[in-house]
Amino acid sequence: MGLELPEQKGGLGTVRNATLLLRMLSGGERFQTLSSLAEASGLSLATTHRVLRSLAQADLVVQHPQSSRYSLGPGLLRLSGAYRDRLPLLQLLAPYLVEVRDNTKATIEVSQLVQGLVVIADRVTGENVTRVFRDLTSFHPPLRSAAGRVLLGHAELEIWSDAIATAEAAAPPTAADRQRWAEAPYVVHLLEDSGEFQVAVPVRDRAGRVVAALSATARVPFLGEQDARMEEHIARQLQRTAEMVRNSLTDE
Amino acid sequence: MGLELPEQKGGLGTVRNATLLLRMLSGGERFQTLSSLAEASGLSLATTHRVLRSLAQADLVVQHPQSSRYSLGPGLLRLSGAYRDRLPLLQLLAPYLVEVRDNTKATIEVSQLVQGLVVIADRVTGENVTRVFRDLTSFHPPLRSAAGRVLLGHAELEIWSDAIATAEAAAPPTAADRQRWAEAPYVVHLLEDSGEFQVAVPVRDRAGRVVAALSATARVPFLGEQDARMEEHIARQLQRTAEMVRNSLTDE
DNA sequence: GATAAGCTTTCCACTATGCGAAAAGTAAGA
DNA sequence: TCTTACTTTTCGCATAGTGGAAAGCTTATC
Repeated sequence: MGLELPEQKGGLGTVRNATLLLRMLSGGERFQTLSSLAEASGLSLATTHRVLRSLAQADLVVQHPQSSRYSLGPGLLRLSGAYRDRLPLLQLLAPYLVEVRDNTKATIEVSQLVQGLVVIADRVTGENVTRVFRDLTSFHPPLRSAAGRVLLGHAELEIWSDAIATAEAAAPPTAADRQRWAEAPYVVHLLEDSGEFQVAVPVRDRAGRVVAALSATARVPFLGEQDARMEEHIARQLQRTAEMVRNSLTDE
Repeated sequence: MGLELPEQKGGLGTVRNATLLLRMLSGGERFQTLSSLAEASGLSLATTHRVLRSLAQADLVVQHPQSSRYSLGPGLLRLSGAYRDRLPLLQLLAPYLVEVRDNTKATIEVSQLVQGLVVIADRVTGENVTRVFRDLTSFHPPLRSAAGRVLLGHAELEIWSDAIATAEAAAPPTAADRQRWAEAPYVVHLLEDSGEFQVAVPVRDRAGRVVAALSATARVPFLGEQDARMEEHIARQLQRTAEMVRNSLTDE
């Protein structure tokens, strides 16, 4: 009886199996075999198969016709699209993002921390973006970007600790970093993949909580004094935008 | 025994309950009450509550702290982001979309048909997009756009019939429309909400199947001969891009 | 403070649903 | 064709999930 309580609090086991498999499919290769999913999840072959088949019927998972392997499915686009379309944060910010893009020529992103990852909820691609460096990715570890650092700096200590524990950084950030990111009006970071620099500011709601990061990503200009000027110019654009929506962002 | 087969083929009931509730949350208001979800789904209060609680633990659903109402959750962003990041269609098209945007000044979108709706999988916002008319929506009924018409025209008859049955159009499209959309090299449609026009072309894979629509949306220029010229110019850009990725799009 | 509305938790009986083990089926490669 | 690797199906069982009911809790409003 007492042993049942934790499991009751844990929710329905079948839903837990389903969400576990979805999470596993969201990491690793695009198509994964039934047997590898079963082994990694600890579920039996038959159970794994049943759950995947059920998810496939709802288009949250698809099965490759030839190889019979499984991957995430397009039904997720529809669900996440519905989520995005209803999010006041994005609705409020949307009209301004083009203007910021035009004023900065940079790619503008709205990011949130979801399960320890930075998820890009909206993006307006900037000018002068070359074909090679157009960033398509939808989420990344927080330490990889200025936006992630802003969000981490304002997150609860538990989330910070988790992120540090799972980070592959040779030099993990310190508590002083956290404080700095929390207090700085904006954060700048060089993106290793593209060599671009990113400026990020926190987006606060009416109660003062940081609910997102607003960032601008552009190519590195000439080295020199113009750097700091450009960064400040961009940061001011971002901050002004964040301020504009702040009073409209309630707890909802 | 024979009566059990359909239900076995139906997959796990609990997963079906969960995906049903997710689908219901993706329509209607952002936050919905437990009792209305229970009534509309036909599940009991207790069952509905248990499923929602389980989905909330996986961040696929969130509950409003004050009102206790439920809505879709940010975990969906992460899952759909993982889906998008692995989709060869988007990876192949991504480098070209900025160029098409720059050549046309229009907003470029990659769309797919998911459960009878047009879902926008990728978007590069164009120039001269005004604050008022920046389109944020992630999906819409197919008849509302040129991209939707392209996808409908190439879809199976069953999908076409479903779309016609659920359409609110005063004048539903005919079989001749379907044939026209299927055969035309490009489709043009005036978007009612924004008053913009959209040009869309099919994206085919190596086997010749239409797997997506590529579209450009811009403001209506002056009326006159320039219309057709502009439309053709845009369509050519789109077609060239679709051709570039075609041979790399296998069944996968 | 009282009330109303709605959610959350608890309990219980029931059963059908979900489980695992094993067999059968399928596709690809040698 | 045979073999291998993997998926899909079958079957018996027990437990996980269900519905119903009621009590308790929370929030908002008057």
